[in-house]
Amino acid sequence: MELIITEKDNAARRIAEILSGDSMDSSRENGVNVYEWGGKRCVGLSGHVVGVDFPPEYSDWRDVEPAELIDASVEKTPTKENIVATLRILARKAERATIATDYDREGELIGKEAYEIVEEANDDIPIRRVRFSSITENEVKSAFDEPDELDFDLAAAGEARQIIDLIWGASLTRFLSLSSGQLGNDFISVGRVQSPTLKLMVDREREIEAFDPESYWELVADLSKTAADGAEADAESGEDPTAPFEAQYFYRDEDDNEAERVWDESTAEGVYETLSSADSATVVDVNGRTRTDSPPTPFNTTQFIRAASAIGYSAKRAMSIAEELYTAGYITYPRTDNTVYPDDLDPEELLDDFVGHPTLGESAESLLEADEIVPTEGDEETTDHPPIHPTGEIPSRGGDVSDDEWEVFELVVRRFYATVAEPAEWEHLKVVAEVAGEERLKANGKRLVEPGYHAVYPYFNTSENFVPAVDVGEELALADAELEAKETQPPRRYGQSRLIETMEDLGIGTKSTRHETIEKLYDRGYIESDPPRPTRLAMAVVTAAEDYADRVVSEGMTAQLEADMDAIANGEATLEDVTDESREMLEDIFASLADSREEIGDQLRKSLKDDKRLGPCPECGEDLLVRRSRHGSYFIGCDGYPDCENTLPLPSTGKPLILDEECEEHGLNEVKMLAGRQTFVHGCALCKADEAGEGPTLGACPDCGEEHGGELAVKTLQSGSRLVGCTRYPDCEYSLPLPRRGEIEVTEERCEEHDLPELLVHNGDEPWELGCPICNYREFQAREADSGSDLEALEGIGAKTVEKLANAGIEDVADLSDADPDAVAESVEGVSADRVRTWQAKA
DNA sequence: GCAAGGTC
Repeated sequence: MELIITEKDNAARRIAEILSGDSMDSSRENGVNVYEWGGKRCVGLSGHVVGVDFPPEYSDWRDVEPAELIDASVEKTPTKENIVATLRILARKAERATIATDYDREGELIGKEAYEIVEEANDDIPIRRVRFSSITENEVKSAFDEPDELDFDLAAAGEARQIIDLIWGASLTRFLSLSSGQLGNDFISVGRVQSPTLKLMVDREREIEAFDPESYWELVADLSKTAADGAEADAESGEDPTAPFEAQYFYRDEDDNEAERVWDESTAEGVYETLSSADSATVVDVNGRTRTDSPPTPFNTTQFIRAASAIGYSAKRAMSIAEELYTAGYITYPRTDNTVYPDDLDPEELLDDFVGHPTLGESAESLLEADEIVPTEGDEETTDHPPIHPTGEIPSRGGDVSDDEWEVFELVVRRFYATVAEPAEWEHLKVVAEVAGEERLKANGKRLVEPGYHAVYPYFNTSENFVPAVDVGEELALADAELEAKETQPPRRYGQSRLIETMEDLGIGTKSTRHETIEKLYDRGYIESDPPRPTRLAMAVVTAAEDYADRVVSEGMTAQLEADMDAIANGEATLEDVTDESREMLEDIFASLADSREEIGDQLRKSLKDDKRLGPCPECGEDLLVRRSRHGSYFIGCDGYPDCENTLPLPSTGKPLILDEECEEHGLNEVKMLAGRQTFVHGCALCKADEAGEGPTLGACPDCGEEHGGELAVKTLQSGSRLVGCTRYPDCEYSLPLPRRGEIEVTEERCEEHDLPELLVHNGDEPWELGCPICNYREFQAREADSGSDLEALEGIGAKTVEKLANAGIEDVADLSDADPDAVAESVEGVSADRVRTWQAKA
């Protein structure tokens, strides 16, 4: 039997299909798929199945000096036990093994891991290696016709990376964590990829903090052809040629370049004077040209993430959707650097698969009309996977895939369309006009004359800017001159996709890890919010690393490692040469760190506190800090604890983010609660706590007023949310909802039915009448009932009960009204017949 | 409980 080993299950299945002519059987052993046909078995790994680590005696952080890790041995242990076990069993039965992992460096290393497992289980069978750039019939068959040997040098290059990354990362991570006492979940990490990535953001933040804005002025005015010119509407564009268009003032700077920003206020006012007192301008220059707008290149991972982010998907979400689409067979492998389609991709054949589709078909049909189809190519051509493109399988929207998945799928399809489409063509028209013979205005018009690829790829901005055709010497009407005072802006923070592009440019991380690295930085408390902003801790970690271990925050470490790995792969150096040298460098770093442990620890601890600080405690003057209770909920506590026990509550939803804005009254930073789509600004915690409590009473409580004298009052909870509740809470839980925003005014008007005052809500310009809170709630319920099924709108039913009722076939208020209370009580746990009757009365 | 790299 011949055992064929691939890097992943998907590849195993496709290779088996190709080599068996679709006649293979598949079975599952130990949770691993094994494909079998004519004396061959093919099994897929799951990437690396063994990992590197130090021996167990190094695992206690407190017992081991971090520097001891530098010379500790590095061992390989299986991380995917079931796969390794399956591989061993199959190897024992095999007469030959063939390694068919991905055709790249990491694939060679994964292949070597499999090699060693096979050899250990059965040391007298030949083990061969096959390489192919894409899993297609031709490539795979010819690779198996001419098998090769495993490249141990290339695999060793990968092993050197593993060892260096582990030793540097683990020793420095432990050093920083121990020096600051951050052990357990909140350790402080450092690494060859994560730290330079963090430094990118920290450097940008430093620029922002050091930025000193400068004032400048810009001037604009509207120009238009005068009606007297008798110009008629352009039949083609439909534009009215006499419509005004915006023109911007400019001058020639000392280098004779066009400049729009005026740095001196009196000069700006002088120009404004000229522009606003003139009513015409003379055209002095007209410059028209056409520009070709080439279609984009095929998707690699980074460009895919960038495009997905432009339509609202985070890097993480985009990748996870792409992985789903890949596993389901709708798109090709989403982790690739390749931007050149392989020769065996036939664009026409792939387009044919979309012909007739209700939403994607028309574009494909229009593309197939072209005489010749030549796809665009990017700069990077690799051997492991093709650029991301559709496979030709089309899922059904809402059936096979969710709306989000469809949207991403359509993006991939349309990107493929764009790469085989025609270029677009723009017509640019630049008009320069002179005012009063001294000042100049310019207008840049652009019109898309040939939509080209934009017709099939509607994700790029194609907005046009209207400027009519004019002649030199023509007089234009001038109106609405404006002087705009502006300030130079600090550089912008990196967005996630920009960050991933920059990482790619610098060569740090890989297509598979860049988005994960960013997630890791969030998890470690180094960055917050989106676009990510580095915390004080991040600034301190980067500063400490710059001072003592500059290599680990510099992209140069990766560049050097790449060069060393190439040397190993070429046989110019050995794994030992490279790792020994790296160990020596790390020894030097630890020598210089030894005396500064305390100082570094103090600095890190201080920054950790800075990240939690809100401002002075009103009771003792120490710092109020965001803390976390043993149960995991957030609250605000005093740094003077236990001497000062002052605390303030925080809302229970979300993770608090301390904003730069300070409350004027209390000097505390405001707090935002990050909770995905439910993110909201909580504001000053002290203000919120002051507001909490009972507002004005409105009238008798309908539930307990007669019996116990309870009254309804406007209440603000400590979380900041408001409601109308009974003064006898918690004995009486009667409550009515109030809107989250706006101030509530209790008016003199009273509702006749419920004898409660009408309420006004002040939010924005016009206050709106909420009216009697009971009537308001009834109306809300009625609307919910009309709109179908919302049982939750009923008083006294929670989400869990709604779920249980739904399981019993009661999906909406109508079902509930028709139901037999005893039968419901019988079939739904925890619900009594009486409770059902109460609901029915309310419904 | 450390890294980064595969894969899911």
